[in-house]
Amino acid sequence: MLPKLKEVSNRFLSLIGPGRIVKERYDFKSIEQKWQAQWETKDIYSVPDFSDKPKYYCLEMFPYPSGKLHMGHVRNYSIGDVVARFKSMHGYHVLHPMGWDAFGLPAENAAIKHGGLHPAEWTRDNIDAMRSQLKQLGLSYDWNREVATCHPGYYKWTQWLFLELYKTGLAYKKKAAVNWCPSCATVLANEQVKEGECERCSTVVQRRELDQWFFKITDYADRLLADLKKLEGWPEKVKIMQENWIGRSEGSEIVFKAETGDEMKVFTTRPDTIYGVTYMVLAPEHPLVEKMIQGKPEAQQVREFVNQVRDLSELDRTSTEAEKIGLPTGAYCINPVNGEKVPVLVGNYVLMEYGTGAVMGVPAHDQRDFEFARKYGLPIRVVIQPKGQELQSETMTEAYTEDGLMVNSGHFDGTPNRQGITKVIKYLEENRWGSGQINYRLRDWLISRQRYWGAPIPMVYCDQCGIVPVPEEELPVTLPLDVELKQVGKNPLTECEDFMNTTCPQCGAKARRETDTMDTFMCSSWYYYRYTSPRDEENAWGKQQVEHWLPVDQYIGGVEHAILHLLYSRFFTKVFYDQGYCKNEEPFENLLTQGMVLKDGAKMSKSKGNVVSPEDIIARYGADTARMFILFAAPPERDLEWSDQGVEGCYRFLNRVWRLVAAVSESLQEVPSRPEGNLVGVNREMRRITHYTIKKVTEDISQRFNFNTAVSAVMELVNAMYQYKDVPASDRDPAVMREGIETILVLLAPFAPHVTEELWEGIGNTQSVHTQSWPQYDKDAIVEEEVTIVVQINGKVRDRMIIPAEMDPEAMKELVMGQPKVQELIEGKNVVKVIAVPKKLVNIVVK
RNA sequence: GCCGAAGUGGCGGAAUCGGCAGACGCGCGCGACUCAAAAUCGCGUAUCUCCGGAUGUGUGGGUUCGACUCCCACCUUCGGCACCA
Repeated sequence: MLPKLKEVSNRFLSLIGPGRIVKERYDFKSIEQKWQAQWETKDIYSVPDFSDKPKYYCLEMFPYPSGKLHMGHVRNYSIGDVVARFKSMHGYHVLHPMGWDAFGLPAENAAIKHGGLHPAEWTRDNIDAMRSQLKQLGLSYDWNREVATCHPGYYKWTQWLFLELYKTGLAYKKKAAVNWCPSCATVLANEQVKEGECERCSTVVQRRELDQWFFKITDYADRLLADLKKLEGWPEKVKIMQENWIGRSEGSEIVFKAETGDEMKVFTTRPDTIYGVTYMVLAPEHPLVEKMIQGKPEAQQVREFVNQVRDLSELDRTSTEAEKIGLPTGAYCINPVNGEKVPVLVGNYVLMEYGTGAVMGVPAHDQRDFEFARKYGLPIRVVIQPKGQELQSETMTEAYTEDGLMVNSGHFDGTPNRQGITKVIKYLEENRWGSGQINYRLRDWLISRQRYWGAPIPMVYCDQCGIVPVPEEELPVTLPLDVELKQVGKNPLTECEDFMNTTCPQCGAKARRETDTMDTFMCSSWYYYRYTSPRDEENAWGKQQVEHWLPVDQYIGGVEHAILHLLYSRFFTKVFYDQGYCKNEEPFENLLTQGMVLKDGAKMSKSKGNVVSPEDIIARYGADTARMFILFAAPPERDLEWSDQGVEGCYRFLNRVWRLVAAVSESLQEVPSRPEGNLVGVNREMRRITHYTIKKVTEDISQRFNFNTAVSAVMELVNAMYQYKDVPASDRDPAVMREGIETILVLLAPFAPHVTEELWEGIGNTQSVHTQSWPQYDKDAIVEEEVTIVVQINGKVRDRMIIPAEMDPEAMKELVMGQPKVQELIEGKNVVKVIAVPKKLVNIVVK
């Protein structure tokens, strides 16, 4: 068979001169392979620790090595890559690293399910597979800085950080009712429970009393909240979510004396309603409950109720729908401000974890208390009266929660309740009955996990010395690899004698190791510090390196980490700051939360069968097309609807660029890329479009991350170049042509790194397109001499005119009013006003 | 229930500071090239129309010479939180 004509011509063209003239066909596969190999050999993306250039730390959330890249990753990393390349073309010293959040349940579950493959091997294989997929995307990572959290050289420092927190009293062990996921066979932090279900497997979470390790993130609640204000580069949405999660509320703590003589503390945001208290409710787990009911006829009933509630899942327990049930304990306590005896109840809706686990009941001014009081026939007393109204407790249909004047409140009567809040607090403090208090919804971070594939908690239990930290020089506490994973719910560390048995670092006696491992969120809360000195064996990170690079200038990732990872990382950074390990108080200066990648309006998932694999797309169209599409289809923070036809369109566009360059490449050799002298006509217009595009793309990327409009601007430039190419050669300026072509390639380089590099070489350049400086637009070139303005009458477009761009408003009015067509349109009408906006419009208001 | 975001052609989206609504791309239609098809290139493409225009950015009001953009009320969708005292 004869070779096809195209193949012949390709072969012929490529003989003319290596890298000098562009082949006819866009062969993405060989181009991408060629350049990936070259970039790797020349190590062009490796970054020294220090430089004279200004630094820029561009970071994307590192992935869990599941084994396969999904479109969400492609989106995340394509965005990051554009930012990193854009910044480095602007002369920044850019740190752009990648690594692996490599500890976690899937590895362990895979080992149990399929048998044979150890989590370490499974993880390693997955990392290898994903690394090669990332490389196929042509991302500009410095792979010399790669980290994996499951590597002993990394988790040594995770353990070291645990010890640091332990030293400062921020890591502690306590017995508490915790969230237990029966399917994952481990406890979970509050942040990992969504609507009462395990966020990873959606199993209903149970409550268990367990002795566990916590980090005192609550100590930092106020700073985590206050410093949100400093994060101007964060989306408002994420800041609000964190604010709500921290849940600060101001109020006061008030002590009620129980008849047993015990002090019962309550937290309230409404101390101004203290005189309206008609009962008290304790959480079923409240330590005073048992004492209250001693010897009371209610005792048996209350105990049964307490046991019932304790057995409920977190979901049932905290559901808003659940009926509010209260039981009298038979005991009473005294309201300190008026000496009144009020009954003490036990209620299922009172949570031991929030405030003091006791609530004062003010039914007249709290809707929930109101309903509760009506249900159980408890008295209602109005202590806040609205202006111009007289509330009667008997006739009220709902609680009055608005402002008013205090009544039935002793010497506070007549005080506006807002002022009353501070006055009552002062009064309580003077009498030592209570004090102003701030409460947070945020709870301490539970970091113990009853699973194998994680960083061991570096603690030892000694019968003599109690809990003893492993000395720093003995780190890492190595996770033993010779274990057998048989079933979920059995942590093999608890059966691994070699691991468990040790000696006490303090007294040398036989001792046991902690067998729980750390929450993987702990590993991922500091990895961006490690990137700055990834192979440092003496320290978690080099102080100089961290002071040079941190904070991260741009962080990019999914919004699903709005609370979890981002809050934990902020907490860690504040601890590091306090310990003098870094100078930044916040880890991430700017945050971009990218939207999801959808198909048919839904998140891609195996169960829905709507998954599009990046591998397939790369194989069919190449990485450049995949990247182009994902950046072009939607602005980054919005959800993106996958479209096969849209991908096709981007592929067509790159082909169009290819053909354009191929068609003119020969004529561009040895032509300067800066036109000389004064341009006129098509040449001036072509150059205007080129420079306008530079301006537009630069602003779209740097000011708003709108890659979609940046790409569309380049598309318009390409369209204009196609027109220009067909102008008779005698009227064309080859330098304008070359400048246009080079501009297209340079502006597109961060988006489609391979094809631009190939074409850049093809038009005779010897240096990589990726080491070029970002072009600057010429202010004079973008000036338009003439503009089309709109002529409006009463705001409706009636005509268009071409006028000199610099015409001032008065001249515009005069010109427009003098037009016969305008005169005709306004004939017989009264001109009230004429508005002229330079370069835009003239609006004539008539009656 | 509370907090937040979003609603624009057949579709993804654009309009950045209150000034031509629908850039760019997809899809569709027409034409050129071709024996033909694909690819490519070019043109057209919001709706209605009595061909003068009229209407149109979720709905209803308002501010303004002028509103996708600002204000008020509401509807829908999505996301977060949800007995937090």
